[in-house]
Amino acid sequence: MNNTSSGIRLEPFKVACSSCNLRELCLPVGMSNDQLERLDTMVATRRAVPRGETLFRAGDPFLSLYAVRTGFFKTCVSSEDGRDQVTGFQMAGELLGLDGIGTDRHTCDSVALEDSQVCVIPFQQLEDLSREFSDLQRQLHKIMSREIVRDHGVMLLLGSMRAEERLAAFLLNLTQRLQTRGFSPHSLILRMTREEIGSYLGLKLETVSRTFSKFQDDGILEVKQRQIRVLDPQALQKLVNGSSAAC
Amino acid sequence: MNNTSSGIRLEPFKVACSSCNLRELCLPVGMSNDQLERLDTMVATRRAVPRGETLFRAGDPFLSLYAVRTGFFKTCVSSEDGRDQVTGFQMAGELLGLDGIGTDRHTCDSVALEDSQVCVIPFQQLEDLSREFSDLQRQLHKIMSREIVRDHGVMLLLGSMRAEERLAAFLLNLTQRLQTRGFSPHSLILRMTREEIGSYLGLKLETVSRTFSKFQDDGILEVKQRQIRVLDPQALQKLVNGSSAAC
DNA sequence: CGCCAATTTGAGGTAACTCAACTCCTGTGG
DNA sequence: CCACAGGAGTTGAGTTACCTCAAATTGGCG
Repeated sequence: MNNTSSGIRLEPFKVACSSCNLRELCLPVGMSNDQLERLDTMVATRRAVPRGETLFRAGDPFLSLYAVRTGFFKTCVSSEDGRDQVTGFQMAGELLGLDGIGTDRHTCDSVALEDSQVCVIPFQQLEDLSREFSDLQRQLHKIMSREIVRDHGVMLLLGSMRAEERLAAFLLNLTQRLQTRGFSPHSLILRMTREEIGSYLGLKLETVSRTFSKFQDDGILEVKQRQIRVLDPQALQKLVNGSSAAC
Repeated sequence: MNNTSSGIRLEPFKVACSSCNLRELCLPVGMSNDQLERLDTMVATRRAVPRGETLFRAGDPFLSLYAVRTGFFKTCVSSEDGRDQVTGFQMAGELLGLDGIGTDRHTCDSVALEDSQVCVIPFQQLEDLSREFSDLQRQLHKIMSREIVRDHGVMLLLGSMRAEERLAAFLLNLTQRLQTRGFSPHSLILRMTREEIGSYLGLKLETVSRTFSKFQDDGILEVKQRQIRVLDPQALQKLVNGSSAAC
């Protein structure tokens, strides 16, 4: 990332959905060349977000969605008394900011967990364009719907799973998404702390750490700090599906 | 399905968003008369769902959204091993079925908790119409975004609140929504069992029952089975905001 | 009127939490 | 190059909020 003193650099001229290697994961899924060209004029800017910085905060006016181009984000909501909850982790090709549409203000914080870049998608223009192109309209609806379905999955996890099951589900989800992006599903580097994992999974960081250790003792994982090697994916899968299914 | 003996009756001729008393809560928020007339042609049928019956099930093909006209629903997802999780309760004016857009199949079950009626909104037509009317498009997007934000709130609840806080948040949410619909916020009848409340809140039914009893002992509620009277709404509010804020 | 599901309540168990000490990395400056 | 600081992670010991199992009670509905 062309790092000057501030590390921030915009490259509005080089943004192009039509030539983006993420286009089959991102908003432009299934668009024709015509449509891609129109998308290119709309998605005109990119924004760099250094590790630890926020892309937006709860309360900020909502103007744009953001597509992760490189890097890794978390989103968190917080209650009045300062408790906060990580609601998701986002990687390349995933959209940020959907929470802001309903009230014209963002309702959560989005924080880069490593130096990252996002494509800025002005929402008004996206709505205008999606009234022209039903494919784009449909894709936007699908993305929002899938976010709802994902959230329901997290509710199931938080509402009814034990610590080991939660961590197993989390790891499987991560490896699957990495695999979709061409990475090995057997080896990954966690971009988040134990505390952030714990917040997402409704556990304390010590419990996350202990569970990692247990998985290592059981020969399911090899854990070296944030470097994880998955030795027995099926064991993880079995944990998620519930051991009752093994009978 | 003109069911005489069971008391079920469809009235396709009388369905009309333009004359519906829920139009300020439901999809047509802020539409002009012109637009309402077009909506009327799209939302052409109503469907009755007797208590205990499903409106749709996970796996069913997704064709329509549904607006609750009368009655009360729950939605639940289930994992392979049979665990299930109530993901929400829906009352008049709220939309059901958004989960189905992403995969063209529903991903949860929707069950009527009392005899109910819904308006059927064919989704293809809704998309077509919302390409014509940006107000309708915007409203649909707002509804989906708010569902995402609501889900994040539930995650916060499940991930970081104690039993009393969860139940307090649940009751406040219910009374607020009832108040929006013109009911007293101090008195309500629960349409769901303790077990369903527990599933939604990530608690066992016994814990829900005990927490109700505790609230009654503390003078916060009067509990007679499913008839609840809220004696001290501020006490509930204080629980939700965290007692730390009281310092 | 009696049945059955829903709810309440009690007693004991346990998964996860809290608190605390220690270790391991990473980065920084002498 | 090494010393050191500080954040992140691990591990142990004791506690607790919620769960599990069980029994008693209530209330709605045929």
